[in-house]
Amino acid sequence: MQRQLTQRGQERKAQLVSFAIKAFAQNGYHTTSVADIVDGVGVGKGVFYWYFSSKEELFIEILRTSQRDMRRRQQREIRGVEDPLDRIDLGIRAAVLWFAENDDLRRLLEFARNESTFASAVHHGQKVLVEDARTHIEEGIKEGRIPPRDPEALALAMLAVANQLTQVYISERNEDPEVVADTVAEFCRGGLGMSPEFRQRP
Amino acid sequence: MQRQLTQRGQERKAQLVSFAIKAFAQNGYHTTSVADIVDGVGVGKGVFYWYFSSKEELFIEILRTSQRDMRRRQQREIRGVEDPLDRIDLGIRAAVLWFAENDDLRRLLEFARNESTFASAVHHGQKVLVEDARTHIEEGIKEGRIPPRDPEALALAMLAVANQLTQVYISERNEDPEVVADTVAEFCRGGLGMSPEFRQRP
Amino acid sequence: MQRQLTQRGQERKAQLVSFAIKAFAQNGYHTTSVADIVDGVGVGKGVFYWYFSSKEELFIEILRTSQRDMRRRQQREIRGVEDPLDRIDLGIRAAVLWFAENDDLRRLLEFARNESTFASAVHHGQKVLVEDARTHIEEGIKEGRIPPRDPEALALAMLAVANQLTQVYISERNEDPEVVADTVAEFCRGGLGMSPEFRQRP
Amino acid sequence: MQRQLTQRGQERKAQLVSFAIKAFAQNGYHTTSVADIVDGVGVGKGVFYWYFSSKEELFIEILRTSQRDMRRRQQREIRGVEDPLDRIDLGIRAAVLWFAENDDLRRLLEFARNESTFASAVHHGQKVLVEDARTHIEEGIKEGRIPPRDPEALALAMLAVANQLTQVYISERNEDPEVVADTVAEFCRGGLGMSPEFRQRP
DNA sequence: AATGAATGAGTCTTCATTCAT
DNA sequence: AATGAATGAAGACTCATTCAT
Repeated sequence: MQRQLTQRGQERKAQLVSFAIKAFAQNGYHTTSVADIVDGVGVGKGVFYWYFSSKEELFIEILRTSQRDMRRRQQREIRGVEDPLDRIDLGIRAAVLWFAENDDLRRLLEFARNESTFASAVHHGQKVLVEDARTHIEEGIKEGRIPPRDPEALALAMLAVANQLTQVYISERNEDPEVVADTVAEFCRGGLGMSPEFRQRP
Repeated sequence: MQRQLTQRGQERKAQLVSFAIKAFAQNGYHTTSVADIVDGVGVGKGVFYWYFSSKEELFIEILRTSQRDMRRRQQREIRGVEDPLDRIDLGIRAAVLWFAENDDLRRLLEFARNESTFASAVHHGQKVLVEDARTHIEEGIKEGRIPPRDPEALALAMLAVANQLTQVYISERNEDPEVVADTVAEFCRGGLGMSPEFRQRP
Repeated sequence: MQRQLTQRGQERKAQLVSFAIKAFAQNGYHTTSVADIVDGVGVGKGVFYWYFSSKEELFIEILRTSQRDMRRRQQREIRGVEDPLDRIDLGIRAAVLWFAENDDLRRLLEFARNESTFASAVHHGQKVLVEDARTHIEEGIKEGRIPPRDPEALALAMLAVANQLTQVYISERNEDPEVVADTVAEFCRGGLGMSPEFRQRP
Repeated sequence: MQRQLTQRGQERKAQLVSFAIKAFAQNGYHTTSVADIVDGVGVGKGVFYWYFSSKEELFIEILRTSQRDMRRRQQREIRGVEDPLDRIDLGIRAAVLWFAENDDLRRLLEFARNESTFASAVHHGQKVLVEDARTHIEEGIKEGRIPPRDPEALALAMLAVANQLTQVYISERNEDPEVVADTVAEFCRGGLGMSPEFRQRP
């Protein structure tokens, strides 16, 4: 749904999106009705359909925006860093921190991955992330600092670790994101096969 | 719902469970109606409510059984193995292979983890699994063959990697489970911090 | 929707159909809601969807049944009559009388013809009716008792006249169906080009 | 709704009407929303309600205008023709040709006749048309050139034939309007009971 | 144990109309 | 005259669950 929105319109839409994120994350996509959302925002039911053509569309928009945002975060952190191993490290930490700050979105992405209706919508974004990581890994391999293995598998594994540990330690147990980021990064470095001595460029 | 079931009754119930698993895995829990299930099995609606008090109960039963089954598999593989590092290795491989053989159930468990209604049902089983792994890890640490770190975090990370790589490489791309198990195990060994020289008992 | 119906089920369905016909005829298809129908019959909303998969399906079923019934009526009246001109005459009268007795259905058929969603559903039945008439007309032409003209056009014209005059004189003004049938038949005979002298077989 | 309209206002209104006619004819009255219309014309919703107080009013205005236009056409064709039988003939042909040129409007009139909300709006106009025809028919009867029968019924029958054959042969099958007009006229002459010898004034 | 039938609250969505600007 | 935004009643349809038989 493409619509020219006024200032006020944009605010309304943002309001709806933000409330929907919270509601979906807390109660689940299927369990949250459009009525819940509009009631929560305090507007009539029609308003929802003025801004979104369906509940599904809203959700997909949320997914897309999230993924874009997360990637932006990663790229911002990495920009200008030359060492591919440092880039991997920073990328992992960025992911953990983004997950920590956007726990609702992490939940939604996780849900969407497992829901056939939305899997494809998430897939693309995830692929992009994995491609990013793969580039750095390949560079590391070429430099002889990472033992040669399937870079995609490694990238996927790292993403999974970041996601899982964030969920348990940050989302559920409220531990310090920086510490969790350390743990994740360390596990991943090991998983990639960088022994400590590899870490410095030859 | 506890009921004394005749032979035939048990078969009926198994029929329902097995169809439900397929349906839930393929179309999602919310999208699969009780009507779909009984129609699929070719029985009346009353039958369903004779064996299960609700759709939710059925799903939880599926989750429980699955987790129990997976654990059994892991324990069978490990039984009698003395070396904790070998137990970890075998446990990881068992997980990957169980996931591979029970892709529908893996999906359902994954879904349930992200659904507030079912999260708690999965939690317990996952905790047990993690406790198992934790024991071996702690032993490994005590023996000085794994650098000391939070064993639970390590266990969780391993589970995540197993799950993720199984999904992508086996469920989606149909690769050889044994090969995937190797990849997962290798990543995890590295993540745990066992350098190659650690692998043999001192 | 195919379903094995019990005695009771068949009665329920008939009840719904019969009420729906009245409601649609009186208030229009679009203006009559499923809620109106189930309320009118005094059952829950789900009942409707137990018997019909949609409001549209119900309507189409009504159309089909009507057309079949009307045709049956025509054929019953004509059976065994040898003279094609007599068959035409009897066919026209049967149509008028059926319309008279099933005014609600006549209305619905008329409505459906003009509604793109249903036009095709009516089309087929109308074609059959026209084909029937065309056969008799062609025979009449071959016998030299009807001047040669496009038989289909003639059939269509007769149907239109029957419909229109029934509507105005019977449905709106409650005149005697037999008299109206006479009028229609006479107009049509003339329209076909049977001058009085043609009427007897040579 | 009476409003003093500027030049531009009149154009806007005409634009709306003309788009609405197409939309209603193509998709049906109920299926075409006010939003469809204003979007189609490319204006805001307020505009619609500036010119029409409701969707219904717009439709009724369309019906009225159409009927007036059709009658004008008939009268123009007939003007100055003395022979009542010729007037009938010309009237029929005018109807067919108007229908042919204004297929959208024919559809809408046909729809409206069968919709209780609009039936009354069409009724009046149809009555006028029938009255016109009735006059000529009565004259024909008085002159002894048409056998004496209910002139109104005859008029209605003729209208029905014109409508029906136009729909099938022109609207659906794109045949030559002049040819169809011939067919209709011939059928009606026969229906009225003018044998060929009647056609000339005594 | 089992079936077909029924319930009715709840879901998403549409749309004529109105309002503030 | 005109717009974008908002309203909210109403619509079609779903579905977990229960009931009569």
